[in-house]
Amino acid sequence: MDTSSIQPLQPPRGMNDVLPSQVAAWQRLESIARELFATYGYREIRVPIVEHTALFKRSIGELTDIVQKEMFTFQDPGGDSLTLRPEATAGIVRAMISNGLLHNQKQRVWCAGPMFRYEKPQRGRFRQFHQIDVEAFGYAGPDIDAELIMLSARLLKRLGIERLELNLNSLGTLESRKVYREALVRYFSAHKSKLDADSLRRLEGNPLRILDSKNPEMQEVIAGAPVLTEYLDEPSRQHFNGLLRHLDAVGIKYVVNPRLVRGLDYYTHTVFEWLTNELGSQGAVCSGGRYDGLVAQLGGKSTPAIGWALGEERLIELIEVQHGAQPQEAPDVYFVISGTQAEAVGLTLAERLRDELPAVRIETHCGGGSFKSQMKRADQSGARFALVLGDSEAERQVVGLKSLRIEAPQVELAWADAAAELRKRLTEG
RNA sequence: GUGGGCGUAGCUCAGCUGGUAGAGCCCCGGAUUGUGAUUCCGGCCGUCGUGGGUUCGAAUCCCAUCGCUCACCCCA
Repeated sequence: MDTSSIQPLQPPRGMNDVLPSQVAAWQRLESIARELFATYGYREIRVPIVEHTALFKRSIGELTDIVQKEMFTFQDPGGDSLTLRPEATAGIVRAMISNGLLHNQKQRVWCAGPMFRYEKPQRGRFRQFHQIDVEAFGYAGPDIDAELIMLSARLLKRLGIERLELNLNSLGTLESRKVYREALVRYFSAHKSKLDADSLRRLEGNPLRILDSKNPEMQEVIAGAPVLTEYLDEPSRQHFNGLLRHLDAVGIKYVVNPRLVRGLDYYTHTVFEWLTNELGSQGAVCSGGRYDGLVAQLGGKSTPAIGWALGEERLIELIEVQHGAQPQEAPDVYFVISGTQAEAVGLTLAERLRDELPAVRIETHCGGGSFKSQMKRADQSGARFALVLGDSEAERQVVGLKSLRIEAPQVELAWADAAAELRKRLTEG
């Protein structure tokens, strides 16, 4: 049924507007990230928001929750099945292969933008959400694992985020993981009577996730299950220990969590998550891992790779929880224009000032109104100064300059002198 | 997909056992005949989420439905 006629106009469920009052926090996050990535030698890549459905099925895994029930999939007018990207890695890997960027080359890239998953929205979980994503291709050793984690740690620190816990684990090679998975299925199948409904379902698709269960009645069976660490081969162990040594050396604290498995099939070796307990139930703020098999699996030349993604909405909310809201950007000058003669020349004067002061933020009052209401607006804008143009000033070709943040007498300036005086006062701090 | 809580003005909310909708904030104007505090006065603002039922009468009771939200699940 069409409910649009009886419901107020709303965005699609789980998709949010970022309002002018919130945008400062987004810009701060994105600009800090962009500057930091450049200092580590990572370059931006931009890829489509839509890809062929098969790309996500083959990379994320047919049996994962994301592919089975969370994708926005549709047919284009030509009959192709396309999907709104539920995560960034698949598209970036595809772009690497499509453009031949991995041919005897290493790549360090980052990407930011919206992702889409058809989930039931709740705190920290939306149908359209935004990630900042970092990937490195062609590096096999644990040094790049360490670099990527150091990069994430520095970014989180620079954003002012506190009290995060870094969880780490190694899944080993695809082969060792496969052997372990079979052992788990054997174990849990032998204890089927003790499994709850969720775990029985996972037994078919993703038995590793049974280890994650929060059901208290499950803890006993889980405690007796085989441990992944015991199935790691020697090279996997060495890789993981190498990573830990690098992290120890720079003093990054971590917790090795053998239960950390991640929900995407392509991960191998290192996986990690930065966790908070200050956002309700969606505690993962940044997470990622190595995916050495994915490039080859998608048809590229076999290339080791690793990456992580952080959730912008979650990070912004966490910053707000810990430090309060980001103040909005204020103009430098609020230009009060009152009276018919003033209105006739006000915009022209403002344009002249902008010619001479290209970096100064001048907000002109449009739409008339009393001096009182315009001054009130000037105050609320957060501007340091008000320029005051009434009919009497317009007649004499002068403009009033009033300091709004400190006690100081209002002065009158000839139009020709206004820009120079403003420049002087604004640089005085 | 499952469960809990909640839908009244742009925002935050009041409205008891049914009697026909209110406050504060915001915004505009005035007191202050051209200047951002406070105070005071006035003004603006409502399909009481939607549909149906009970009733002389429903924001209030009943049913359905939609939406929001939190948790499970999943994950950034």
